[in-house]
Amino acid sequence: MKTLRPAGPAPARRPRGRPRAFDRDQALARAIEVFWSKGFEAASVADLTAAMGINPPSLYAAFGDKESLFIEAVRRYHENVQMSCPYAGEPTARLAVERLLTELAALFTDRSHPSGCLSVMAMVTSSTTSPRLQKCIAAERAEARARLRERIQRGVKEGDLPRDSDTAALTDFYAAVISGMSLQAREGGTRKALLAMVQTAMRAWPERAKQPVRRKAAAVA
Amino acid sequence: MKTLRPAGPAPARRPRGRPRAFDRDQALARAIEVFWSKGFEAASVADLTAAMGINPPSLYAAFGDKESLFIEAVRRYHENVQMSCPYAGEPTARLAVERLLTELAALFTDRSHPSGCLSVMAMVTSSTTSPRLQKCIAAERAEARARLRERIQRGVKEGDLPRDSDTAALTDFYAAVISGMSLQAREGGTRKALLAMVQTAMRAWPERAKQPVRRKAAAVA
DNA sequence: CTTATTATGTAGTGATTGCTACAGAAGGAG
DNA sequence: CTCCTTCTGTAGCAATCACTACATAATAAG
Repeated sequence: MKTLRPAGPAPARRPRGRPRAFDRDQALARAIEVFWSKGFEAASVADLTAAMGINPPSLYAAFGDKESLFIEAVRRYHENVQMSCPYAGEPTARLAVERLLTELAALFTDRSHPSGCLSVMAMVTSSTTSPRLQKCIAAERAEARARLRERIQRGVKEGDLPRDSDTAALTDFYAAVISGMSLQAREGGTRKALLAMVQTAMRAWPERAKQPVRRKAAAVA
Repeated sequence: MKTLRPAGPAPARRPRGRPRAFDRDQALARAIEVFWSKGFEAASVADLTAAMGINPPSLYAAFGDKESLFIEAVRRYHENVQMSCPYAGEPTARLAVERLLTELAALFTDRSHPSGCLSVMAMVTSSTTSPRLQKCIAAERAEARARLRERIQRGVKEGDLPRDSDTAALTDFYAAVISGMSLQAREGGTRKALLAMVQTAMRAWPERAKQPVRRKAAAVA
């Protein structure tokens, strides 16, 4: 048998017209950097085309419009972060959260790209624009938050958190810490300072009773 | 003796020309609301003049330019928040921080004005603009943060925190929680959710040994 | 009154915004 | 080669941006 076509996503046949002269993924990566450092509104199409090395018509042909490009950028940013930090695999919920926060502290202060978190920038700078953009960003962030909450809930099931833990409140709290770290990084906070904040935040983790409750009473008696 | 001029701030003599037809403080209050909801860049001069009920020349005559107006708005916002929440007067550092966070949770979700924190909006939306604006906002926020840290340090001196507490890390942490609460509020978080976050955050407060250290050893022995 | 000074409303300024019309270039199909 | 399709660069669209020139109105001083 020869060259059986894989069942994969794309037949990937060459289209008919003139081929694109730039790498779409690479251009998107450049756009991510611009949005990451400036947010949505402050990043002009001129900024974007300059960074991407293309002209406006190429941008609009490949990505639709500025809003769609932004949404795609945020989406891929989330994917990238998720791929590079599979915190759910940690053995306990506490270790998972601590790892997530620790890796984000490193990401937010990595000098090879803009500081802080693109998702946070997106949330703030899209809160004044079209409802569509607002909803897309909110949905993207809600999904990331849901993943975090699921990991915490799994921790409750597996017994590394007290059974009556308020997982929603815990999720809200650590999500807020993440947002706070992002802003701190943008204000010039160092990686060391962010890592210290992670340790402080982990002190809020619910105490697992050292012994089961029923034996505690017996010990006192 | 008659009409001895007080040594106070302003002689307040009527100026020579045509009097201003609008209330400057009230106009500034309206500008604060616009910036609060849109940030710096997304708030256009047209938005501002419409909300303030004046025409552009009046705005520029009274406030200089958009940047100066923004700085004055953020400054007064900080003053207002500081006045309405004198948390430093609480008896312990822990109560002071808890009160600050609690009142901010209420402020950020108050429906009589835009949600979240103007200072946080200012920080994010000015990070892409002129260095002057950036520095002014950063200085304003640094001052607020310094006040928080001083209250915590006072707590260490007065013995309601362990003597070796890392006050800088604590300040960073609670400042980040505040920023995170602001973003959460803008994402639609309820007051209840924010108050729950405050309680969670307070669990990270350093444990004060119930008994002095020297007696603890004796008790164990 | 006249004069000086300041504020106001109208109506713009040039620059920048997101976006696109258009002509030509670069490929596949026949 | 000729068609057809798609992409690229130039050049420019209407709308909006922050900001202001200018004539007039309103006050105090003389």
